[in-house]
Amino acid sequence: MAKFSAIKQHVYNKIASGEWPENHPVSSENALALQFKVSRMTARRALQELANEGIVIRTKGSGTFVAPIKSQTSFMAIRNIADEIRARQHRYHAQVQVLRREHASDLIAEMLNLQPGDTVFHSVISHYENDLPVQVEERYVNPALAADYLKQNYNEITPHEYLCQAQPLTEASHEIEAVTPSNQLCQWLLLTKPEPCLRINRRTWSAEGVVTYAVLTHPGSRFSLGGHLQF
Amino acid sequence: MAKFSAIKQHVYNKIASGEWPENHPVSSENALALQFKVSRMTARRALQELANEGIVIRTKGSGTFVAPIKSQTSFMAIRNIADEIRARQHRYHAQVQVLRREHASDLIAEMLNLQPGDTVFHSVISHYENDLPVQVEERYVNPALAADYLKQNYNEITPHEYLCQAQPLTEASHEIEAVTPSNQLCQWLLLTKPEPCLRINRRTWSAEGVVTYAVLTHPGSRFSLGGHLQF
DNA sequence: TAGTGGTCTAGACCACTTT
DNA sequence: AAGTGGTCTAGACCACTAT
Repeated sequence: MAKFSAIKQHVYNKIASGEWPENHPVSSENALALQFKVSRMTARRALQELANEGIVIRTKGSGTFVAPIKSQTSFMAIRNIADEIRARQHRYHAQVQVLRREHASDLIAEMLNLQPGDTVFHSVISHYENDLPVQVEERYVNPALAADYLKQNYNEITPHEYLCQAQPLTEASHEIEAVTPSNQLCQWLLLTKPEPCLRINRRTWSAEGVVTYAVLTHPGSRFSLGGHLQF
Repeated sequence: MAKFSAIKQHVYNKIASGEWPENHPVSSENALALQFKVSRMTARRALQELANEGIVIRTKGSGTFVAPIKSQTSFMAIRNIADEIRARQHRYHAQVQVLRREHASDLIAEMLNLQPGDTVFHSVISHYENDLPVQVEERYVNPALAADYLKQNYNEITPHEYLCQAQPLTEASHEIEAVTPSNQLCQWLLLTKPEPCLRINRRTWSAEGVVTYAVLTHPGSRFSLGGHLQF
């Protein structure tokens, strides 16, 4: 692993574990350079990337600090809901609702570049923040590119994490919309009445083709997606 | 201006002018370093930031290339709804619902870094794609930073376009959520029944402070937000 | 083999904030 | 005055791509 990556991981762990709460000072560039025996430029790169991701905030002359939770919800949520929840210092757990082989519908076949009726892997997992589901992840996977997908224990690793290591992911496209959840989704989300939900439809590629199509549904009352742009 | 910024601007101008179309090779790090008489690390930083912004794509061993347009479109919709609609070759028009001076509520004052009761400019504009509204733009503006805001004709220029030229915008933060629209919003959106709506809350800064706070509401049935990520 | 981007070093000067 | 982040230099070695 690259040195700057190791430093990022170190800082990230401090935050995720709760040892460094919101607004807590992060070791300075010089301190990290000493500690990890690297040049200041390398330590700097680690902090700079964390700042770009919205994990920390840097102020000239003052220092680097753990970002307020509201600023941290950038694209991490799109990438890894479990880390996102843990970084907020909340309890995370998953509940596997569906995990099986299926035959591809027309829509799924098109999304995965397969033929209708071809075998696909299908999972549905509820992701809990404390004791409420904040996301239902419906996922379809191309079996050719992740043969062991059904054998994983998704209480310990998220599908996204597994797929990242099974197939180096190169790009993703996503579409964000507002929808009314189906009755089935209301059950999985523990919603007694339907409420507007934020939905992210995402297709993810590796060098060998479409790996997975995911439909992520979040209750509007429990979730928002933040971001930051510099012009 | 910092040297790496000047190089970014140079590359950006080549692309915006059309001189370097999609997939056209961008000068290499070494070439830019020579041309601008800077070290390779500085030229590298310029290209790296352009890559982070999705403007160019870099491939190890091969080179740097102008990104395909699809990768650049992600945040266009957030920036300028009129251009987005016209790019789809649909008819666009705006309807101004509200355009006046008001006293800031507690929330608006906080968002604009003003005191409650201070004067703010307030506009509400419906944006039509063909003959249906796809966005209601509720916007609050800091009068100190855009004194002529109320004098513009928003059938000919969007508030965002006007603000861009009145104050160079430097950054924006936004939050995306799913909501149930109020009765007033249903009227503005020509919705007979409430339906889930996608909402974008955005604060925009210039060098002099918060310029504007905007609440953009889109009917779920008529709008989705697309994006593209490269890992 | 030559060129490219990815990583890294060991310095330097500056503007800024805190004490 | 001391510490911080922001910028920059002039090298270096590596893995990868194209020829």
